[in-house]
Amino acid sequence: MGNDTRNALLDSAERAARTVGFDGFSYADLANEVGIRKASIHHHFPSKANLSIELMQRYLEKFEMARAEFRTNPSSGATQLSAVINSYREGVSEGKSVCLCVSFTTSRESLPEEVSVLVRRFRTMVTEWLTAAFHAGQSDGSIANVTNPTMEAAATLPLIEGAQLAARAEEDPSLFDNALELLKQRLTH
Amino acid sequence: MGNDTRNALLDSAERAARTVGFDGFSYADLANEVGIRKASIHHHFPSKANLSIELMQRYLEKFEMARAEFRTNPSSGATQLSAVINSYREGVSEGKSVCLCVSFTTSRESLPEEVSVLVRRFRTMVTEWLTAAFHAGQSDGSIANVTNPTMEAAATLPLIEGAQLAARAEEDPSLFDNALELLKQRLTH
DNA sequence: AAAAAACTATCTACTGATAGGTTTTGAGTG
DNA sequence: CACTCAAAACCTATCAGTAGATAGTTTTTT
Repeated sequence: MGNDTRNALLDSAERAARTVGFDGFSYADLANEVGIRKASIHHHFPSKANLSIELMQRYLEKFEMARAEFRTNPSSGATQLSAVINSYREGVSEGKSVCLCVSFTTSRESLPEEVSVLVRRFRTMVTEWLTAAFHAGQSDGSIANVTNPTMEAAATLPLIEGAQLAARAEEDPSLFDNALELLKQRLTH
Repeated sequence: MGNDTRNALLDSAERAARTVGFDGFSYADLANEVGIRKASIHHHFPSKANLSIELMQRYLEKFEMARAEFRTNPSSGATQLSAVINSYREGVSEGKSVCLCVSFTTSRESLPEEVSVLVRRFRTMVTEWLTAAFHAGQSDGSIANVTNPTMEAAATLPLIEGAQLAARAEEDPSLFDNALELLKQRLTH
């Protein structure tokens, strides 16, 4: 299984990108953390641009799989909404980390166009999931006061991402929870 | 008035920080845009860390002045909330720019601690303003369905900042408006 | 033995920063 | 008003450090 090093590099790079930004770490840092020489990284990822693409691809696939699971096992709108919120909540480790999508949005200029495409696809996918969740929540009554699922979804993704940012700004995960308190109160499982 | 160059540098740096991030531009870029040599920048800002601090200080003061104006001229909760939203909306030029506060939050690791302190002060100030706005809106009836002004404020700043991020991700300012549509509908002037 | 993986050594480009010299400005003085 | 001179502003030249990347070699794996 020669993918060990490769995965270790991806893991390390993802963690770094989400805490210090994609421009905030170097191949030297990566090499130091994984335990190989920095020149060896190029064997797995010819360029850093290449690494950023594969990073975002993996991230997108992971989230798509999570959604697919909810598609096959139908659940209430509130449950689906909670699932999305929780997956973002997990990313907020000690208030240091943000979604890779957020990280790549801020440093967009120094990334290949392909990453921006993947980021947009990611956002579209999550927004669709949220729309479906609010729609379901409206029908099954598990989310209170839903009148326009599309508008709710358009507000919810920014809210969640902004909440991660807030937690990072103050280095305090509770700010994430505070930001989502109002939304969570509408959930009746 | 020898402050011309200095202000030009601050303006250029702020624009750059908000579009490509603080690590995304160099003294060379700045020099090129302002029309002096990069070594000359050090005469105004000894180090880039220094520049980041002065940038955030100016930004904070600008916002504090905007708030002070609303303190002396009391207005409805909805008007105050709109003022905050609009000031963030202005920052979204062609979906390329985010609040300096957001930019400095993401690249926090490469900035002096003093900047983080100012960012926190900024966030506290805006949150207080929002809390006051929701409180007023609850009393004067200009904002519908307010039951907990503190919780509303804790959600609103992340929502606005996340909306900027969304607009930047898709390079489309209308995403900012979409994200805030639901909130705006609650305003009755 | 061929292919994959990691290595050493080195390169070019660019970063922020410094040293030290030149020009510009502007307030004070005769 | 003209002159002086110091401070402010800007310059050229250069530095040490680090970035990502490449070439070519050795080790490990299969």
